[in-house]
Amino acid sequence: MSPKRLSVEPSEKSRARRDQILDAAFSTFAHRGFRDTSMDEIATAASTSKGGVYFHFPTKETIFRELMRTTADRLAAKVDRAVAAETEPIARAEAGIRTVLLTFAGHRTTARLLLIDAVGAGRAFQTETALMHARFSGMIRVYLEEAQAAGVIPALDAETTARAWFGALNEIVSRWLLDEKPGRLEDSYPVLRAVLLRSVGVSEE
Amino acid sequence: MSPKRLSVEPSEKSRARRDQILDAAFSTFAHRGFRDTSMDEIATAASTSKGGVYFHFPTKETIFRELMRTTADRLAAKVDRAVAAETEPIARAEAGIRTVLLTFAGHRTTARLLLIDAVGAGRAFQTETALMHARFSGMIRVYLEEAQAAGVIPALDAETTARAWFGALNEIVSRWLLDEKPGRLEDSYPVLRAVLLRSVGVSEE
DNA sequence: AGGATAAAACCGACCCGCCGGTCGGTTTTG
DNA sequence: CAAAACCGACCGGCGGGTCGGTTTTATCCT
Repeated sequence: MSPKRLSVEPSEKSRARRDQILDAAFSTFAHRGFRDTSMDEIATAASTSKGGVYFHFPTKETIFRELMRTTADRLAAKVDRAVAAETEPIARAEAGIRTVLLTFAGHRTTARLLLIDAVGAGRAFQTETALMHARFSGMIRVYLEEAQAAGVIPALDAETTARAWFGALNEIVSRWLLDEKPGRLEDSYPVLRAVLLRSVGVSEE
Repeated sequence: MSPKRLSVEPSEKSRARRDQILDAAFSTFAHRGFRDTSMDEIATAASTSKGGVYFHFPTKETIFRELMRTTADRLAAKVDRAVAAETEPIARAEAGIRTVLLTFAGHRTTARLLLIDAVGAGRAFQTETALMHARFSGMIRVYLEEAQAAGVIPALDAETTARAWFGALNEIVSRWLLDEKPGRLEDSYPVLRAVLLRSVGVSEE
């Protein structure tokens, strides 16, 4: 179990510090936005110094990019898992929507980072933001095409429809995020599900 | 027709300059975003100096707010007019969607300012952005409720549905805005219309 | 064990470009 | 000639990033 000595692997402790910084950056970004967060703030939140932060990360952008990537990855994986647990096409689509909504409902910071900060971070990130949106609506598109192939929904422009679904979901969550005294996001699920399913020709069960 | 002399009205010329600055700010904000636009840039684009700009506007935020307001007002009025021209509930909803899409298609800068920059401008504007979204989805909600009252669509949560519609529209336009070599936005109209109408139980004509 | 030593990790004062906003002065206008 | 409009040098704070130095950790030698 003893680690190899000669390699330059980041030594347990260093990794821990790195994660500590990442965590601090995550919550700071989510609370104050990318541009309004200073490196000093991140350093303080991570109980270290600016120099310490710059030892682990070359730039502020790098940190944000890594955060976006891993956060999106985690969510995508979670959705994929939830969808894989279902076999019936419509149930799969439902599982996807439900998982996103429930995850965001339980992790406001995640939602803020992905849906608000990513957009507000400036032109420098618009490519990755676009890619992220494309990624998620791409997932939806696949589910829709499956359902089409299975014949449970009629032929339609899956690409545009997927974007519309993603946009609808995005807006519902974003409004909830910015609401002063938000209700429970989960409560929107039944309505949203009904609207989205109807939009592809699936009426109430 | 000769103007009153004693009043402190802004004298033709001054108003022109003011508009000139507003125009310059509008296009600069739309091209580079609120935070990445400096007052010097605006001044230069308006063929004047920073001091000149500050003679007409107290702060940078003020300019942006006014731009957001008037732009949103113009669009809302245009939509209202288009909707008023129709009598049949479903045709009214269609007119609303079509107008927004066509307007944005013809004025990318308008779309950018309202849908991208407003969000990217930072926490300071999130209230007004939220208000703007609420305004437009509120309009949609009214149309939906009319249709409901007329009995052409079933009872449903108009508020949430309206948000979903707005989100879908928003996403479609936003993707188009950020696309490198975008197609024609108008082409998305038929699909989007079908999706949205189906989502409230109205099947193809 | 207990130096010796070098690399890793960390610190925070400092640098510097940027930019919103100011202000004293000049030009234009009515 | 006074008020309105305009100019642009300047101020001040902020914040990303740097850098010389200090502390901590891992490794090797005796």
